[in-house]
Amino acid sequence: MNFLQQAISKALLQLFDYEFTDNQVVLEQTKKEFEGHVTFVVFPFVRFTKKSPEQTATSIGEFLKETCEEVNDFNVIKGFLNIVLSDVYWLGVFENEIVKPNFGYLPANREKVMVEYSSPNTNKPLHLGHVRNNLLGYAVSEILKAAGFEVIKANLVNDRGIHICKSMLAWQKFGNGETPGSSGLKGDHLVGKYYVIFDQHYKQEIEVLKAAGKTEEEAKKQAPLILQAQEMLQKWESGNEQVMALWKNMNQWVYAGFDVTYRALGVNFDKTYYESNTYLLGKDIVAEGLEKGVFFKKDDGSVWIDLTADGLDEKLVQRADGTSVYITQDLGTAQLKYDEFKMQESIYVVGNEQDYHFKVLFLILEKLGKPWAKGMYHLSYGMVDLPTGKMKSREGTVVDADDLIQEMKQTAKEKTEALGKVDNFEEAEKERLFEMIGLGALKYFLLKVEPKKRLLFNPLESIDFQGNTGPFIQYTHARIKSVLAKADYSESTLDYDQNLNGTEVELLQLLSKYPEVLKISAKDHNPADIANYAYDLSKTYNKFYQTESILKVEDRSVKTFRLKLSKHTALTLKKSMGLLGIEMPERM
RNA sequence: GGUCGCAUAGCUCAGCUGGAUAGAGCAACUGCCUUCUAAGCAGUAGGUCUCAGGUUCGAAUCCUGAUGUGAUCACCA
Repeated sequence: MNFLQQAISKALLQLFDYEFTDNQVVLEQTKKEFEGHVTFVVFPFVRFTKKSPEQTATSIGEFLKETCEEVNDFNVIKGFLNIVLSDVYWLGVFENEIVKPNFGYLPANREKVMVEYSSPNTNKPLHLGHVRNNLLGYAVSEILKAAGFEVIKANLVNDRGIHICKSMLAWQKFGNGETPGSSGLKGDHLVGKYYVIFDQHYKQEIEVLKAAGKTEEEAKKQAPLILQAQEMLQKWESGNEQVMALWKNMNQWVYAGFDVTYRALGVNFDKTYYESNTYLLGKDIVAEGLEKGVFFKKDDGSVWIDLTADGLDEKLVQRADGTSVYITQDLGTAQLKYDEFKMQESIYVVGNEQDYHFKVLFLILEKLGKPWAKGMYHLSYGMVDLPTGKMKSREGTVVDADDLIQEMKQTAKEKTEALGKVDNFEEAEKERLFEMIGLGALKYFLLKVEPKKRLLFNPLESIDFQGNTGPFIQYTHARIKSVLAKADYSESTLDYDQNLNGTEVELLQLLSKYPEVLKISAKDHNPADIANYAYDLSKTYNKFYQTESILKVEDRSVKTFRLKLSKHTALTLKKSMGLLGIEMPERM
């Protein structure tokens, strides 16, 4: 559309003697109910043209029609100049842009970005909230890659701390040597089981102490189990061999379990950090901050930063005993990541409950004068809620990731079989298909919504497979593939001299918009843009499919064109959904 | 209470840096499979874009305030 912007600013200059830069000329897509493809709104310009909106629009329209061969016609409604582009123009866009192999990949921009996501705790299995996190992180990474960035996917595993010791202690006391091998339980679920067992026994102990006259608060602090867990944490920190061995062992179970879930979700990482290696980092930064006068020391020896001038609070960065807190560790890890990769941007995919934390973290880095601090970005996403409210592991109201994935596949199987779609499929292809559809439905469901919005998931209603859903888009793809297979179509050049009809142009225009959508999606870190685009494209294609014949068209050149149009619609659908980690079946 | 989000059809969501009569899906109702896959298409019905002010030729969109709702304000992570 660049040529149009240029032509319009030229028109404004020649007709009204007023100079605009090209990017002041904003074009938008003409609404469906009006004739035309592109609309130029002249209202903002009438105070310079000194003509009525209608006159201004009309004379620009005439100018364009005369000077641009791409412009076929125009019409004016109030201050709206609707421009009709020629079929030759649209076919040119098709042959010169859409059909090219690199269509949908923006040129490399030499910028490096790290996306940290997933970042699980090793004391319990992944749930639906983690699923949203993982899918977002993966999708954003893939989108950035397609948009020309070099991307490092990073995972920071929270593998140490009191919560890990709780699982360890409970297993030691009540586990009777249970292993994933002996019980058949998936490793992360097994460890999670003992985390729950810890909590149950701990609660009992609290009740006993309360009955003996302690207050709730005293009881929580004095219960034998919590004391033992704390003791275990100290042993861990001092490198006690037995504790270390237990810790390594149980973490291995968890990692094996996570791997299964990650593989099922189709996510992966280029770099994994472990907090057991990074939790001591940040002490240098504390020293640096003290030296620079950014931090200050209180009488008890604790170190703080005063952020009240920025509308925040005073924040502790190091305890009086010299140990780190969460944010100290994050400061150190941020430095470590930068030293290692020297990236321009560092994205943290973390829930919005930590908005304040990241605001503080980034502000501190800025105050410390880290030049890379401006590249820090918290991709904050809303919680996934159930109709009953928040998911709570202790109350057993979490939607487990592995269960959910299984259920999605099962639902896909039932729906597909009910439709009689797979009667002639091989067993293995069937299984693959159910997996694609089930996960496609789940992923699309979670990604089509803007990240910052909270999400409602009702376990009693299965995720839809019709309408604005993953399976709908997958179906459209399979449908196209079926037509192409029947036609035995392979890529061919066009010798097209017929008039394009409305739906065909609509499709071409939508296809041509894909790189722009990708760009915006990357800039906003918003996979929902891609999801909604893929839906739009599917919907438009289905309309085309329903109204126009493809295989039965007499005219050879028309048939070839429609096949080619179909093929590149399928390719664009596959590309865009691929960015969301959603696979597209050849048939379904 | 302070700070930060969110509020659009019965439900779930779109609505690009302000532009024409606010769009989809689900649910409801009507049509369309002897024709390329009906997980589809076409149509009907459903809205004071939470409310009140302001900026503007023009506001769902920007600003202020109110209401509702959620998160956060730990020497937890």
